[in-house]
Amino acid sequence: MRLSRYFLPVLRETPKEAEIVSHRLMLRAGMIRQQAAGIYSWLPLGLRVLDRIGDIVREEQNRAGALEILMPTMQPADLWRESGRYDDYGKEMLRIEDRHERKMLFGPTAEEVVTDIFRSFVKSYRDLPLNLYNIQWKFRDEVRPRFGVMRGREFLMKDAYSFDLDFEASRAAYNRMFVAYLRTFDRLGLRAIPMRADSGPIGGDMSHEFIILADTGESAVFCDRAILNLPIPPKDTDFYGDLSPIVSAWTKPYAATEEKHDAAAFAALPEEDRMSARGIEVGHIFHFGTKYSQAMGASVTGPDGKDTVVQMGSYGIGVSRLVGAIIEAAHDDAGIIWPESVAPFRVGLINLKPGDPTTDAAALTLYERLSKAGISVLLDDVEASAGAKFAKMDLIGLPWQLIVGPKGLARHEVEIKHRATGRREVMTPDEAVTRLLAA
RNA sequence: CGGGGCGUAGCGCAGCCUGGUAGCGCAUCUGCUUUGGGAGCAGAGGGUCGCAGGUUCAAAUCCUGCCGCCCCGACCA
Repeated sequence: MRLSRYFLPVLRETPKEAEIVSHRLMLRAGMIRQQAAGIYSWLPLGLRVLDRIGDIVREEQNRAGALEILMPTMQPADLWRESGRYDDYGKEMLRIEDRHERKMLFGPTAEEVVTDIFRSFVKSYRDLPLNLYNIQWKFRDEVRPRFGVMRGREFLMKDAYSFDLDFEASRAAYNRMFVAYLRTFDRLGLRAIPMRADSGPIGGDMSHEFIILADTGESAVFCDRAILNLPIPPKDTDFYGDLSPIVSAWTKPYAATEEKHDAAAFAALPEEDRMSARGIEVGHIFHFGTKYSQAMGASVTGPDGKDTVVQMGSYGIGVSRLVGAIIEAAHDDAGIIWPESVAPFRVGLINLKPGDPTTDAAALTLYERLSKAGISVLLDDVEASAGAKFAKMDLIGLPWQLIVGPKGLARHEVEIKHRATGRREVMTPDEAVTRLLAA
């Protein structure tokens, strides 16, 4: 993409409404535009990141055996009356009436809809296990939206729902999502720590929040340093084998949010292993048994010929929240530092002197060579001072900067800068292409 | 939902107390000169001062009501 043909409205000054760093940087980097409290438009650069995160989430869900569907944002109130939540949910649910005066709502979650889909089509235990997910906009009319996309009212969420014949099978489904989440957050460049969460009336250890560490996180967290060094399950993990050893390894070390903190247990750890930090919740997995399947009549015929109400679980990832969370975890004074896996472009190619034929030709050649090799490149071909170009490129945080100017070219040299480390290296254009292809 | 703050050009702000022709910086546009870490000069455009009432000869400024946004707390993917 050429910057001259792109839409990247960067701000030099910080809008005053933005208090936390990710919100400031998203506004300054031209990623989002606020339309109302907790409601945002996503501009080209922001949308690219959102899509890349969604793609990684999708790949790992698929790998774990979940199947993608797409459920509506608008849902009929009748379904929610069946589950009893239409009255329970309160003012966080945005209620709407259509022209025929039918009660509708903007979905804050989709247990009712997915359960309706399930009961309409699945009648036999032979069709289990089943896990259906979608990545769809949700709306929760928060009392106090804040922190930009980290706590919006409208937000993009991946929500998966598992259906199983019995508790043991449901636990296996839970473990698949648990492992998928470890892999997903790792690929996003984040260290997410599963922390035991309130598991409601079912009991047991079947609810976890996935928390990433960031200085500006909303909640205080306490954990055993050992959890930071646990290995991430590999790509070729057998999701239909026994995953419980992995889950056990990850749930054994101490890890708790402030609400669940057990000061005595924490104090029992050796001092050097105790870690207290701030955290952001980016995922939550939950087994809730037959809460919805019972109320809404989702049952299958079991091997014994009897109707069995299915066991369910739900598994959420805050996709739009992750954009902010990743920035919270990866930035410096100059701007964002995108992990390679979600960067909107891999390389920012800076033409220091647009209009100079030699420099233009060199920049364009590099742009085409890299693009043909499958590397996404943002070519800054706009006339501006060198300092302004560097500042803008640092702000939007692309992993690599490739700097081409007349002075360097006279020596047949270009410069590569690694955004994360700040390391710069001078080399020939050919070497630069080789280096970026290998990086 | 309690407490606090803010709405003046795209962004950041001054002006308001003490009413009298709406300003500054950045950004934008034009021209020239510049060009390796947010360039310089000259010129130009851009405003229902959040909205609605009221007081007054006169309201960005004073009064009343409303709306929007932000922050702290309680609550939450």
